[in-house]
Amino acid sequence: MKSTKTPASPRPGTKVRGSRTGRPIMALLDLLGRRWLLRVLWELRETPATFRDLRERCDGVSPTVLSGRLRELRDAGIVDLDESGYRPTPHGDALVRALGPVHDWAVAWGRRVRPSSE
Amino acid sequence: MKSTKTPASPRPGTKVRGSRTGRPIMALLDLLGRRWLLRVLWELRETPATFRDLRERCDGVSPTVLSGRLRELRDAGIVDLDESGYRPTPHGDALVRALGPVHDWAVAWGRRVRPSSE
DNA sequence: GGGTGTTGCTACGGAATGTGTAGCGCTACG
DNA sequence: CGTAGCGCTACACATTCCGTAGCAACACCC
Repeated sequence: MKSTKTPASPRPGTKVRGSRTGRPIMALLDLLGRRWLLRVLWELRETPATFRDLRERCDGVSPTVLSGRLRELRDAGIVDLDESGYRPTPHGDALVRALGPVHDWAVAWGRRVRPSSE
Repeated sequence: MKSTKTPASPRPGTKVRGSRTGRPIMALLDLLGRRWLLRVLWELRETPATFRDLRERCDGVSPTVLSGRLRELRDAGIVDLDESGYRPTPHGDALVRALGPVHDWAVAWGRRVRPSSE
């Protein structure tokens, strides 16, 4: 019970960390709350990327974690791997678009805290 | 240097975990990627809650983590504590609303994976 | 047969973070 | 006084993450 640990990707209907209701939002909140996952998804929002490319985009995240997060994202049907590299699936693309308002909020947040940053 | 550790809440313009650009979206992605944080924010979306109440809503999250997350959320100006308990600030409320499309996506996700869940 | 370069991805040890139980100091009510 | 609520912390243990190194497979070129 060390290397081949089952990553236990949260999915709707399964018992996720911190919730046994199986409600989809809980599974998603658990999934998105894992370190680097939102960042990885964000970096894939426009162009596909290879594993190493993605690592650089994410400021050198360790391959251990990146590998785990990509597996979770693939298990959830959010990203996929083809010849062009990792890229969001159509469903994943919808999720990225759903994050648009969150990005807008972040920009407004930046303006409040430190005017004139992007 | 053990108990009074500075939690280092990510803020726009400051160097956050995994990014030195200081772009607001990076700070937010770091903040939201911390365990339980999204869940805590979600549980506060409608009604305020006391510390212990919030702990139960979050399936008994440990007070250590809840305390840390609430501090980060307060430092970020997202939640506040008054006589009625913890509640989102107006800015925090805007963030919660920005998460609306994400919730919708989660519901659709649940329908795909396991039809007839919420 | 080299070499040199990609690719995705794993092993390992140490550091950081999260978990769970107990309990503090405080305020109120009776 | 006792009891109950509050926010929150201490402490020891478990899990997760990080950073470096490196593997196996594939390609290209000589």
